[in-house]
Amino acid sequence: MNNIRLRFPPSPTGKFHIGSARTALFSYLYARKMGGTFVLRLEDTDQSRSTKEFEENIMEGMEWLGLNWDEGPIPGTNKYKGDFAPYRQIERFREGLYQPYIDKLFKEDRAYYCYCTPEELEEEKKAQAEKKEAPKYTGKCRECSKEKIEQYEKEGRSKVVRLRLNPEIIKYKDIIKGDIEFDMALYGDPVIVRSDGMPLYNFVVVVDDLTMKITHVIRGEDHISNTPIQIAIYKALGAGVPEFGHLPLTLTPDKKKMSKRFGDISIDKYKKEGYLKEALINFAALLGWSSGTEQEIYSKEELEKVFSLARVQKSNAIFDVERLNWLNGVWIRKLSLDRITAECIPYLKEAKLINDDFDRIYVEKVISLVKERLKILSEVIDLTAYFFKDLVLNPEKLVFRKSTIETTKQGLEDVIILFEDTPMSKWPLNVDEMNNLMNEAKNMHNLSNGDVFWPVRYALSFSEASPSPAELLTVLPKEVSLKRLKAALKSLS
RNA sequence: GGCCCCAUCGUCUAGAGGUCUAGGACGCCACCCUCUCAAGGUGGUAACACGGGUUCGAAUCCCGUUGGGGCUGCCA
Repeated sequence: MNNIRLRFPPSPTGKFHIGSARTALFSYLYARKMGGTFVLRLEDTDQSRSTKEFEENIMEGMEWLGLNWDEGPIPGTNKYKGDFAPYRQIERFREGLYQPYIDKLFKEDRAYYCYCTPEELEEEKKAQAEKKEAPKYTGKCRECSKEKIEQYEKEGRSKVVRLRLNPEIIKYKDIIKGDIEFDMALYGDPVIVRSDGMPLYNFVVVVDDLTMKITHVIRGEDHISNTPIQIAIYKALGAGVPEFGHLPLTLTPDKKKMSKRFGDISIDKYKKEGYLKEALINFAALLGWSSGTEQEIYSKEELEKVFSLARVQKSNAIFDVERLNWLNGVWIRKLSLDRITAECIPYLKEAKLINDDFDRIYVEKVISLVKERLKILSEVIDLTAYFFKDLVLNPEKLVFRKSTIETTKQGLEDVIILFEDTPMSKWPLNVDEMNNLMNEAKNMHNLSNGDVFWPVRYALSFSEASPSPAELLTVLPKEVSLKRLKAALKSLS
């Protein structure tokens, strides 16, 4: 490993969703591509919104997707791996890791206490709005006299720490967006420590990235306007800045930032519905990145080799579930029968189609018939229920649209005769032999395909859309097939 | 409102001045295959936001307009 270091710093205030997964993925891929280190850091300074449940949800989601971090929390423990532990900001705060940096800012007069009350600030803002000015903190407490401070302290006023911003132009070269510059005169001095003593995001993120030796900050473009403040803090601390790269956002279909509606698109929800991690990774990678070739299907391993930030799109991308569905189907078809069977079993169990002592061989045969018809794993329930139990037979549907009741009955009768004549020892025949047998039945009374194949298929599957009758016959036990065919025949008289 | 980012088919995108009567993929439609569905095959639908420049030549460069998004918190 070289000294290239990237981090993914979620705040555990919501579930892991597609948007944050993509951000994590891009950092992860870049780290892997460059042979660097990928760090997971939990940004939990907002204790009122952070929860253990969300932490677990995020880490489980990342592990499931295979976004393995080299440094960070070890799930299910309070331990960490990596040389810069702890990797939870609340613990870093408790260990006093941020204080020296705050002290340094005070010492160099880059920080000061602000005693303004929320009401005062609100009033200030209102006045600015009336004058059509940009709302920002005016810097009232910047040059507070000793007497004033003493008075405030006597009053027992609470205070925050603000960073003294220089009225300068701050520019940086974004890896993805290019040159960006800000007029800091337009910003008010930001709060870096809350009145309860807890340092705030813009400050801790800088200290952590600095102390964790992060070299590349890859994050969503919703952080672009935070970047100049953070650069100001780096400079005030006398530190060099890392490279910044701001990813275009993943927008919901109504074009809103995803994190504002994460509940709809959380990773665990997609997992539960039956999306494969391969499909989710492939999908997320293609949201804002392309290889420049016409290849669309990528495994994570391939992406680790070909990913580059230079080919990341500048504009926002809208989440399109149709495309995800297609990719999921592609991956279901691409992956091994064994793997897909394993993925399907929980759904079959939940639907009570199988229990704990199910026949794995049989289930695998069943899955083999529906594998290429599956787009989402949960569909396996409806697609295969008739392999495990009888469903409702609708006699009208037994008759093909070009057939009659008479020819349909004849077809079923002839098929039953031929099946019964086939010795159990030869059953099941293979697909070709099954087809031959049904063709033979068809020829007995000069029937058409629809007189034989359709009713057999419907009788066996109780469905108008299913695998071919020959395939069904090779998988269903002979006695079940015969029973269903006879029941179908009977329903027509 | 202010600041910032962005702008190719409905969606994801290729395109880094001439190879663009703009390519691929998803979706949709049609046809083929066919007892059905799916898969597969073939074909089709559909875009350079607008206006000025620069240039012999612009989807590509510049400016403006419009549109979209983000930020504007003692959230991250």
